[in-house]
Amino acid sequence: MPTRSQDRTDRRVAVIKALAHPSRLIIAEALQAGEQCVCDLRELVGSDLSTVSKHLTVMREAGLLEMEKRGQNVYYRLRCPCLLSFFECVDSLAPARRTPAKK
Amino acid sequence: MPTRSQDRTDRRVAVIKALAHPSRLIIAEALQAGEQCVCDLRELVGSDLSTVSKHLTVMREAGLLEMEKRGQNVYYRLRCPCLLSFFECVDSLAPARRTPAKK
DNA sequence: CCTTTACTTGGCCTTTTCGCCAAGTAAAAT
DNA sequence: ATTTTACTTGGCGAAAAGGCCAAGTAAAGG
Repeated sequence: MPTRSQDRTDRRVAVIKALAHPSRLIIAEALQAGEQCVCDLRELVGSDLSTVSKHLTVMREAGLLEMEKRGQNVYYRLRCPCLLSFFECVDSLAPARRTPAKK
Repeated sequence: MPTRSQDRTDRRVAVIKALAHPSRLIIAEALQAGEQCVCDLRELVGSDLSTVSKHLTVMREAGLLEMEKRGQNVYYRLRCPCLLSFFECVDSLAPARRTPAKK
């Protein structure tokens, strides 16, 4: 049986995994500016529509996104107001002075 | 040739991927309280020492961690002061009112 | 009703990631 | 100098993720 803290860890991992792919990260960044329909996101990431749809499902099931069908389009938007500050943090690590693996 | 924004995305993805695994997330959380040596982290996550070592390498190469050898131990610590607020954000998504996949 | 549009889902193959064991290394202890 | 301790690295099989095509669905248009 999973402990409570395992549950929490697993939920956190699901959210983080949902961002841990170039196409999905690009989608998340794009949606910070507001909702978009799948076909726009497809054009943005440049993959097959089915691939984009599956990425969106992963993100939605992790809790990152909401979807809404309006007219003939499906619109996705972020449920998370806090990505920006996280990305700034991530970027601050960028020029990582890597401790070398070997000497 | 990769564009500048692809570079940035790839670096962001590397950092996020380095957190996107239960053992690595547990390690990151533990290190928020301060540095730890590999053997302590091994006990914490409960995997083989070689497995933990490889996780730490992934995190270090992403820029998340610094290592330092002192005495007979190798100590790892976070290079990132900003994980906490992100985790709070992630947790706020937890009871994700999921838009159902099917009706 | 039939067609079109805008997706989603299934299937399948390819690539990547994970985790153990075994072997290698380097510093410390004896 | 040899042994022990605390790791790191190599290798490999198993599991998970990713991506395309093809097929399915549901609402909108004609």
